[in-house]
Amino acid sequence: MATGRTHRPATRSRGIPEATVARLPLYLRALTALSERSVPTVSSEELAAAAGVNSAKLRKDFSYLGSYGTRGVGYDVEYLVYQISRELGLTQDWPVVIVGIGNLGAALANYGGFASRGFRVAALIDADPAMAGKPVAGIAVQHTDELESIITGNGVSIGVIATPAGAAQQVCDRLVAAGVTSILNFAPTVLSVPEGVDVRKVDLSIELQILAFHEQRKAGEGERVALPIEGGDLEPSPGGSRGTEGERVALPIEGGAQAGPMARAGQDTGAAAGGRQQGPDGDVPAVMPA
Amino acid sequence: MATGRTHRPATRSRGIPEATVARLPLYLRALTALSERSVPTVSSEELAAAAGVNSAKLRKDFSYLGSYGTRGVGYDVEYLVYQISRELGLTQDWPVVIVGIGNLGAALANYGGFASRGFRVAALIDADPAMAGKPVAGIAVQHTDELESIITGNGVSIGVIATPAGAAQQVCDRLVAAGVTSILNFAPTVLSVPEGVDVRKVDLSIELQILAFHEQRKAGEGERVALPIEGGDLEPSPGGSRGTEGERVALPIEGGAQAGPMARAGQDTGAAAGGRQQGPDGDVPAVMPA
DNA sequence: CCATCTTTGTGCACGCGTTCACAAAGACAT
DNA sequence: ATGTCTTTGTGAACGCGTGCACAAAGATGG
Ligand SMILES: NC(=O)c1ccc[n+]([C@@H]2O[C@H](COP(=O)([O-])OP(=O)(O)OC[C@H]3O[C@@H](n4cnc5c(N)ncnc54)[C@H](O)[C@@H]3O)[C@@H](O)[C@H]2O)c1
Ligand SMILES: NC(=O)c1ccc[n+]([C@@H]2O[C@H](COP(=O)([O-])OP(=O)(O)OC[C@H]3O[C@@H](n4cnc5c(N)ncnc54)[C@H](O)[C@@H]3O)[C@@H](O)[C@H]2O)c1
Repeated sequence: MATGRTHRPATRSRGIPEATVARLPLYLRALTALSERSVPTVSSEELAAAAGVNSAKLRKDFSYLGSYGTRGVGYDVEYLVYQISRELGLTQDWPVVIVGIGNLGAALANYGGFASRGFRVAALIDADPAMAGKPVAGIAVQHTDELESIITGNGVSIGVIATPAGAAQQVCDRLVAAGVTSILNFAPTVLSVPEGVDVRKVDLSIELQILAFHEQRKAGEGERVALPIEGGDLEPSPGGSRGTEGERVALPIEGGAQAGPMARAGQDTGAAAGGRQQGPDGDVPAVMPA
Repeated sequence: MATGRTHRPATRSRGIPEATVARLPLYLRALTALSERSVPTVSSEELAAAAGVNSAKLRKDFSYLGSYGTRGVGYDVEYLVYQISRELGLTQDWPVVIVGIGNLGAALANYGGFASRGFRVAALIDADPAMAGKPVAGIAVQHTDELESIITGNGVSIGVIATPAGAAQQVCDRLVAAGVTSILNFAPTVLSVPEGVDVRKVDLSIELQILAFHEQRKAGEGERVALPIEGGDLEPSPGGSRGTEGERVALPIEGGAQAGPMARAGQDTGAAAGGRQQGPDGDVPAVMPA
């Protein structure tokens, strides 16, 4: 079920790099803050610091939008806010629907930042009949039966999925069929969508796991104090495991009855726990493209 | 997004690529599903499809962990689940605290997937005195005054921030000072943290803006058929930019006023598709999780 | 034991993204 | 005008991540 495509054809030539697009909102936020303080201009250095990025990167990002700065001075805050907003398509109104009004969906509906920048919650949809009509964040929840009419009726092109994982794909299909072409998915599932539909995913579980990885690495580093070289000290190495079936560690996992959550495999598996190799740190997108 | 900051001589050659680490949870989820269905083995092709990635990429990812597959057969599901879990550090228990039990914080606390994979909500913390003692998701909310003792007392190294943007940095500082070295931030702010601390950010607003960008582009593409060139048009050219003052639009703003971001350490933005930036690597001794 | 078929593991090339470093543009002072 | 100073915009180098293509490992069948 390969999810949708990831990159666009060649039409990209004139486009703005994805990495840059992902940072524009960040710049916009920093600029908005400056705007509120009536700061007239900012240098790439200052703005970069506020946005938490490298100034060269910021300048290059802006260069994709055009030459909006003034050498020797910096960038006009108001003007840049406008340009970025326009580039991101925030100068128009985007009706959004949230499907699955449970814990998360309700929280999202109540989120103020939602409507603050061109996004408007057009409707809240849930499959639970008991929820129908019930107001959440000032908006009456509507039943899934009306999903299609809501989408087409309001010209919604962005949908947020906050249903259980099991219902996500189904909801996704209906949204797409009704005309939605951009989806923000909170359910822990890989959504399959036709070409032309963008899917971005927010997965708390994955974020935590990535943090755990680094956390473990940090801890491991501390223990290996006495280790001389950092190069070749793996452990019951991969290469070695080859050849001998019997060498495979006895899995602490319960044979085939393990249902539910993954087995919390035996704690530190002997050698394993020891020094983990360290890896680059840095990061990865919290959200991934479809 | 996440940690970024100073970066270091990327000489850490023995590590697993960040991009790979970010995908491991995805593979793990797919594998867990297979495991529940008692599927004994999977080929890279099948698993890749389930995880929504390219099979070659998957094989390369696994190759960083070791040679855990069998040519002509595929990978042993149970064994791989164990190996990935161990690599991600999920074979141990990670106590986590959530700070800011509002709409979002409460939803997070109620999220089951949280505890399903080695993560345990050790405590819920909020500054509102009225919340103290109140049970959320079966756990009594504790007041911020106890933040430090909770962290040290439970050996917490991972913290989740779900407070308003204005309080995020302050909360972050306290968490870090108390010993937390990994933070998942939901507040729309750039957090400044000392070296060695990882920060990952989940920002709904940014996700929507990115979707809006693509959405606008899709719409524009269809209309622009008749338009001439797309290079430099629609806009006041660089030099003459000053002329179109009147066109500027006042934009609605979102909270998130940030004080002096004088931070030395910058943070990155997670981008989307392509490559990620590499980051620093924490040298600061981490706190050993219990 | 050999032949054939399947699937892994990876060398390699390519493209994107990041960062450095600097020429040039413009502001400002004289 | 001319000189100096500040800051942009970007060419170029580099490193990472991706995906192709294929040799080799191992299973399977004769
Ligand atoms: N709560 C969190 O913090 C959190 C974090 C990360 C991911 N998630 C994911 O987000 C999703 C929602 O989480 P939650 O805690 O809000 O769950 P929840 O059970 O509280 O809410 C799910 C809601 O979806 C509705 N629903 C079910 N099937 C539906 C369908 N076919 N169409 C429309 N609505 C439907 C249910 O009636 C319910 O109201 C889950 O997939 C969860 O894994 C939640
Ligand atoms: N709700 C969402 O869907 C959503 C989505 C994206 C981002 N966010 C962000 O997440 C954060 C929380 O959102 P929310 O909707 O839950 O807000 P909320 O106002 O409902 O909850 C905030 C909670 O934080 C507590 N708090 C305030 N200052 C604190 C402090 N110094 N220490 C500890 N607790 C403190 C408050 O008492 C309150 O309970 C905000 O920054 C918001 O921008 C929310």
